[in-house]
Amino acid sequence: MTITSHDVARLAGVSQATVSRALRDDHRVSAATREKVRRAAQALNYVPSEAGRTLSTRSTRRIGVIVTDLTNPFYPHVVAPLHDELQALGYRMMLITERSDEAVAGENLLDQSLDGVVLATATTESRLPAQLDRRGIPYVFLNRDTGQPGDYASVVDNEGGGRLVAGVLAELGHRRIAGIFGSPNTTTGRDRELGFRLALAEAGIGLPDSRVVRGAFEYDTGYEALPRLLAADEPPTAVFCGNDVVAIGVLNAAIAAGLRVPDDLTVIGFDDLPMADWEVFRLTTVRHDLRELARQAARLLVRRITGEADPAGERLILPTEFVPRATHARLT
Amino acid sequence: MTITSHDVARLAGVSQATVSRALRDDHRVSAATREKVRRAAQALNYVPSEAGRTLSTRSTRRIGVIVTDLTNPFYPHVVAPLHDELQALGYRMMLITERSDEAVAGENLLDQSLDGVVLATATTESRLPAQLDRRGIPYVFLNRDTGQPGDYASVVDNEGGGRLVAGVLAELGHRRIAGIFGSPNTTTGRDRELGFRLALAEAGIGLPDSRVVRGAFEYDTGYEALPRLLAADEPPTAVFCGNDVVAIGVLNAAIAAGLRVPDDLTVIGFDDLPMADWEVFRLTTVRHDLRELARQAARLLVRRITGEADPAGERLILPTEFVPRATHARLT
DNA sequence: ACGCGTATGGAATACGTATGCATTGATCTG
DNA sequence: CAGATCAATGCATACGTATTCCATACGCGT
Repeated sequence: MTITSHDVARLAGVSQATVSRALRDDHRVSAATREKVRRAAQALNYVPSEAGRTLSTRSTRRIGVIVTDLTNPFYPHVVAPLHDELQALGYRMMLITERSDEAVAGENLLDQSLDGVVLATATTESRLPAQLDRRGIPYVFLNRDTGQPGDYASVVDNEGGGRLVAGVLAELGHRRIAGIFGSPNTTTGRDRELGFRLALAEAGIGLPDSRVVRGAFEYDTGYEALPRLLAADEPPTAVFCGNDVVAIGVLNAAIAAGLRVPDDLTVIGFDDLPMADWEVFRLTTVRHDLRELARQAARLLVRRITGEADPAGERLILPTEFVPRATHARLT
Repeated sequence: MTITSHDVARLAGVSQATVSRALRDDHRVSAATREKVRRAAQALNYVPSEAGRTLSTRSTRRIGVIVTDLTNPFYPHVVAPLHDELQALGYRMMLITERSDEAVAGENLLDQSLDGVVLATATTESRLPAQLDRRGIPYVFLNRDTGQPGDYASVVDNEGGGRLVAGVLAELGHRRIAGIFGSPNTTTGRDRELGFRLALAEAGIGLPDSRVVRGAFEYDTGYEALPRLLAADEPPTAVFCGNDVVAIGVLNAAIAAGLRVPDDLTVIGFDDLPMADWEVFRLTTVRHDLRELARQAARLLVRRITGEADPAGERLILPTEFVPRATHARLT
């Protein structure tokens, strides 16, 4: 039923080995036979079986990408460029969501069906990296990492981004400032908070626990946090959100609460998703190059697979930039 | 380096064949040896190589999913449930974007590395189905199909949805109505337009070409179409959009144009993405069960793979429902 | 004691490709 | 012209698993 290299060999009148070599442009096959084989393969519509190739070469040209939830608008913006860059590098993408049953996910990763893995969801206590190490499967962290030396990671200068925002808010005269940060077991959550706190402290501004919320980087986190922050004795005049998705939750909650942004409340995000620039939001945020973040991760992983990467680990850090739009205002 | 069933066999003191049988719960292996093998496998951290299994069984337990662009908010909402349902059915998901170089995409699909394919981007003139047929690779259409009998497809009652909207707009008193439809070479674009037109005609309302735009189901399509529609001699009082993503583009463009929705303009979408319910939009739209759409497709594909599906094709059609929110108003 | 059926496990092989090694001509060298 | 070198190709095998076929041992009935 399915056509194999043996069928092509028979038609071309050569051995199966020669077919394999001819189609792979091995220099040890003459131009004439190469052409003959090409034509035969074409005539039969031959496509090499990837299982056979994999078994023989012990390489799958397939890379796993782990995300939490694609419906979170953040992930598509990292998965899409990742897919394209991997494609360009000659690899295919296997999408795996973290919600999957852990055992299943483990098997999926460890059965030698992947040449490498991109971890876009690492928490500082994840056991996955250790499992991958034990199996000798190369991986890189994307966006989040463990913060340990020796990591291979493509990340953002989160601390710097947090500092940027604190500086702006201080300069605008805000003093009652709130933060809706990511989970403290993610470096994105932890470092953005860290930078923000340090810079606030330098400006002499406090950040009491009553004005701090931490949660997943999801819409609902922002949407549910705002009412709670507003209910405090001294409600904030500005909120820094762990990322744009959270900020968008806050903006919608602000409408529900009858607040005007930025007159009644300043809201600032992080990531600069395309959505942030929509007229309905015009979200002031912190930009970094998401596309480049993904491409760097892809290239780093491939370098690690081919053994070209620094054995001591490599951490690629992208800079951040403040993007003023329409959700921040000077305190009057 | 990597552990194979032979290593397990050696440790357990049995043959490789017995290992394979024991781990697959073959009845021809005694409970005692099964346990012995289990323990050995556990001790060695053995995970069966999927390439070996694939080569032997000629089944990959892997399914390809073709989409155009993940950053289009529509796709994540179909890919995510698809992923979960496939996982539950024992298959893994291979994500492929259509933008990929066509040759590469073809190879990826035809190299026997996939047990089946979900086509979420079919245009009526796509050559892919024919290629898959020739190779004997099962596939189903998701959301869009070719409209031919014999298809295996999970789709929405697009014509019915279009009718629904036309009826509502007529009842609200609108007469100068515009449509921003999807590409005419997609059944989603074509059928929604068809139902809309038919029901408008029945109500005695015309739809001149000057108030019709067609384009991809993307944000920019809506964003760029609105100014053009407004520039006409008799600008519309209502716009029906091919889907929610387009409608959201229109809503943002309306803000840019200084229009108030729904006072100056009624806007209606299609799909009822979670985003449609955000306070910033409160988009009136047509709902169907996206999650069920994806799950049906997954189950149908698996049935087709296992040979349980109707050989004459199966088309599963989900009903639509009008969802009134805040972007429509009676013409005064 | 013999034959037969059954339960269990091993040996051998297939799946499709890639590749080390052997083989065959042919050309080159002195 | 003998011997060496080289290009081109075939042969054989490895990769890891599943499975078909075969061998052995045991139990039971006669």
